[in-house]
Amino acid sequence: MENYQMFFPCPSTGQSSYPLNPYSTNMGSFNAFQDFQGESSNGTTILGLKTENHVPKRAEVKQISQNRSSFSGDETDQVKPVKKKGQIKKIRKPRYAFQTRTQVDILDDGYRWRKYGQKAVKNNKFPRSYYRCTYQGCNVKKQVQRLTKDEGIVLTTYEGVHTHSIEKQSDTFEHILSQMQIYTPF
DNA sequence: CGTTTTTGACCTGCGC
DNA sequence: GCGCAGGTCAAAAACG
Repeated sequence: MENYQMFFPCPSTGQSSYPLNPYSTNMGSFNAFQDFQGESSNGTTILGLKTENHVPKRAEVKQISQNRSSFSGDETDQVKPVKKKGQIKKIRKPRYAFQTRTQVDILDDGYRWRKYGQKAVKNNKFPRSYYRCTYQGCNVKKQVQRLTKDEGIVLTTYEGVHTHSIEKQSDTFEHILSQMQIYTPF
């Protein structure tokens, strides 16, 4: 169960019920998933999310504090295989994915992000971009990718929880509208 | 000139 | 062990 519920305004009904999710602005129409690693809803994996243990890289042995906002929830949902003796338990932060129908690639969720990578994804003509929250000490990451299947959809995956509040307050109605793509069935 | 983006190299896990 | 795919690093370039 997610101790991390997200509520969003329904673009069609207008029913807004999206109080405390950090991703409250600029939502087009979308769906949210929780850590749908490797889930294939259509034959191909949307995102090949893997579970892994972050290990310090390269010459730099950086101290990576264990910390991380660990969810008092479960990481169980994802370390599916195993549970054997002597296993190194893989700690994996839950990831949350959004499907947003928008023309805009860069969705402004109120946080400041620094791009740290971009990768071509297999079976996808659009690259996936990797961002990290620039707030000091906040290690939230997100990746953004446009679906080949439907170019109108942008898939955003968040990992981690912000340890701070939104610093940018640009939530004027016009601003939100400008980024929102209202979807009509015809 | 400080900050962010770009981009190729590097690392790691996984399947064969 | 090897190759592939995904994820990250970091130096250089671009940007404001």
